[in-house]
Amino acid sequence: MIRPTESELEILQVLWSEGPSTVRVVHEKLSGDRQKEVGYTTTLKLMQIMLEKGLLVRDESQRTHIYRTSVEESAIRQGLLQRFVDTAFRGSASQLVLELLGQHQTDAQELEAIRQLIDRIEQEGDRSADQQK
Amino acid sequence: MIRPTESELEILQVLWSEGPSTVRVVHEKLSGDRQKEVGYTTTLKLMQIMLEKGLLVRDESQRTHIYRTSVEESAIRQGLLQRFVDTAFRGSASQLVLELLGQHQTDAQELEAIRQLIDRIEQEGDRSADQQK
DNA sequence: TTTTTTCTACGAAAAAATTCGTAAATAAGT
DNA sequence: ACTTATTTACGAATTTTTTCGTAGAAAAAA
Repeated sequence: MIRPTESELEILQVLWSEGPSTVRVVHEKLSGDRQKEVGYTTTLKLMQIMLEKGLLVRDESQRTHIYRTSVEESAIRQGLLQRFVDTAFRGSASQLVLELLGQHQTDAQELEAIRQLIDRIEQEGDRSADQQK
Repeated sequence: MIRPTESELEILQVLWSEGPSTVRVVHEKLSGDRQKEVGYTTTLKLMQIMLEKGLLVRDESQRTHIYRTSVEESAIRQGLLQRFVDTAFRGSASQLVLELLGQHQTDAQELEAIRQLIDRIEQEGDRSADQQK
């Protein structure tokens, strides 16, 4: 399974939200967003490693290469989430949601979105009803 | 903020679910649960490090020490969750839940538990209705 | 009592992840 | 044309995390 490290994930995030970008752009975005602040070559190196791993691909037709992700955001997220639920919540999804909703983070809109989600899933042919674990 | 590593988290999980335990017990539990399989002294060392960091405390009155967590499970979880939502889902809690419910993992029971959770929160004085972000 | 097992302490090796310096090529600015 | 900026490649240093070997003390078994 593909497992990006934390730094790699940050880069993926930028590329997912910004679309194909140069190292420069990614680096600037990271520097701005956070209080991380690393050297340019650090970001470059990281992206080169990700290229080797197959997490990214790049267009080399110009001197300034343009990188883009080669993996689906949702695929990565699923893997991460799966692992997170297992390690941090011992596999209990509802425990996770409980914690999530307990935080002020989740505002009314988020809450409503989640509710609708559940409504949809529950009527949707009960696909989850028969695969008790 | 306290940030246990992945291995440390695994140990915390055991202690949270089993209660105060010896290194031996923790080690055995880890070995059984997973395909991890590391040496006994590895687990020992890890727990000693966690002691230094303040993640654990221990009773040394007997030769065989008994370790227990010194941090609240929910506190750690909140921190982890917060970071996870931010890094993996760019802060969108509903996106996370969407992904979560999309997986086969979440069986009917979990689903129902989550639904009830939301019901409870929504009626509960609408504390989330007025703090739009 | 003697031997074997179990435990802790400690240091350090190994592995993984992150960071950066330097050099060479190209491009841009003056 | 000359100097300065930018960019890639590459190797290696650094830091963090994980792993284990060894030694000595205490306990258990024989």
